Amino acid sequence: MTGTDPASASATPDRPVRTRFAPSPTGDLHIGGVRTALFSWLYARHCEGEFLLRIEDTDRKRSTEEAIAVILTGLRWLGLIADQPPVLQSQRLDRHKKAIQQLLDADKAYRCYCTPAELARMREQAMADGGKPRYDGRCRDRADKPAALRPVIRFKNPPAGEVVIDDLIQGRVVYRNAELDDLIIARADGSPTYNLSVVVDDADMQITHVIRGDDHLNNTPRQINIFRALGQTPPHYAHLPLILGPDGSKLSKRDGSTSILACKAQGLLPSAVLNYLVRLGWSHGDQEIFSLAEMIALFDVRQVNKSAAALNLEKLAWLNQHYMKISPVADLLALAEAQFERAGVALADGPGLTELLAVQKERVKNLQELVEQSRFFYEDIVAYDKAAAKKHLRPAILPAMELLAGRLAALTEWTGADIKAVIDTLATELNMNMGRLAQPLRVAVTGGAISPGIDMTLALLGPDKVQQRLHTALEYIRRRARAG
RNA sequence: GCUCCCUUCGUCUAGCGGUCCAGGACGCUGGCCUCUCACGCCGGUAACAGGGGUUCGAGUCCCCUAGGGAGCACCA
Repeated sequence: MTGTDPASASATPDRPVRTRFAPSPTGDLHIGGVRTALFSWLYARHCEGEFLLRIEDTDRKRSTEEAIAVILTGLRWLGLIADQPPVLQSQRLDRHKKAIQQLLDADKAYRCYCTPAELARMREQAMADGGKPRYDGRCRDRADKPAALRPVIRFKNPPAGEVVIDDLIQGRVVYRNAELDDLIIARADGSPTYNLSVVVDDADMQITHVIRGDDHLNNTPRQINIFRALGQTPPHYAHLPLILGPDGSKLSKRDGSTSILACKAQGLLPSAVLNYLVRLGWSHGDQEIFSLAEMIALFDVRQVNKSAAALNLEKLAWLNQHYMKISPVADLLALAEAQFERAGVALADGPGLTELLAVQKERVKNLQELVEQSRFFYEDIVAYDKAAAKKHLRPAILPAMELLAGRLAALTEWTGADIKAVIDTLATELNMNMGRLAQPLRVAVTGGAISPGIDMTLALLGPDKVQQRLHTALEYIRRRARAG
């Protein structure tokens, strides 16, 4: 246990693969955490193992119910479902305390009576001596028990030898035990600390592969030592490189644009977010588009890059547009409906969502854009887009528009094809380009210069709304003509 | 300060000693298509951090430097 012993650092347990995602519920679930969850989930699926969720909510001051809800709903939205009910770390206190007692009994832990002031001095001294701020182990063999002081409990880290981590991503990383100090495993009030809890939980949950951010790499040798002191075999480790913000800086938990909630609010599709994330640090040749089934079949943590990746929001947007385009209408229905509801747009008075999606999904980047560019189907035009009206609703077009309104009113069949025929015929008769007629019409019925093909736009709008809006537009043009 | 990790186009990446005057994708950009927007199609732009080795040959192996990151709590 104290010597170099690479073989047992990550012994291969002969049991099915089991991964876990273990977030602490202290804020928004950001996109970096989601990727960690995705990789853990993918690896479990790939190996036909299990993926578990553990909420590390032992920091009562910072953990919140809302944050737990965000994690749960976020993962559900993405489809990263755990195979068992989530484990709440806060409910495992007894197990943690038992483990602490076990270490105490085995003389692998001891009580430390040093005061905070004493520890601070020790750190300063260590720094001054050119080392890292560490505890010197002075209470290891302390015989007295000062009644006035409430002790913490420290783990007896092996003093010599080294810990070898054969990390699935980082490769072999070696730490000398001399670099590690005796960390606190129980606070003065008896509550267990992070490194102890993690080890006990991972052991009890029979986790075989710990896939987490590489900010934990430095904790790993300590955790491996605790595993062994507890008589357990450490799991395999895979430390993922961190994700950086679009500007290359550290991803902030408070950065609104990178939280999973924000992605949803922006109308991004789960499939796009997943596809974007899987390509951050992992690739399969030149392939950019991966279905869930392909990800599961092809993904292997061992292929993940070691370097940090910066977020490229434009590429996410592009992928999202791609998925808007290729997703069957049926798959988008529920997501789109929710987005309209969030935006406060009532769908009752307008085309059905299925029909709308059929024409709109190919031309919008995300669901938010879908809502914004479809409002006019459901809500009255409050005002014309200024530039569009100025350019297209001018007096010169009045005769043509009046003719058009008449012919559309005479239509008995209100289909895209019939509408198109009317417009084409009139354009030919008047010797106009299709566009010279279509644009004013578009502004008249949508209020702006952007919409699906004019025939489909009118078809979806229905004859009544079209007539009503055309008359309003004709009045507008006449008024403008009179005004000179 | 100490320990550990990283370094190919602006960004994500391919590359696992010769097939690389470095490939794909996003972005940007020229053109085509076109009733608007978008899509699509054709083309362009742009990178092996620097320096030493090893080798017949290095983006690919080794070392150093520089730069970046993480951790070093009675937080998780």
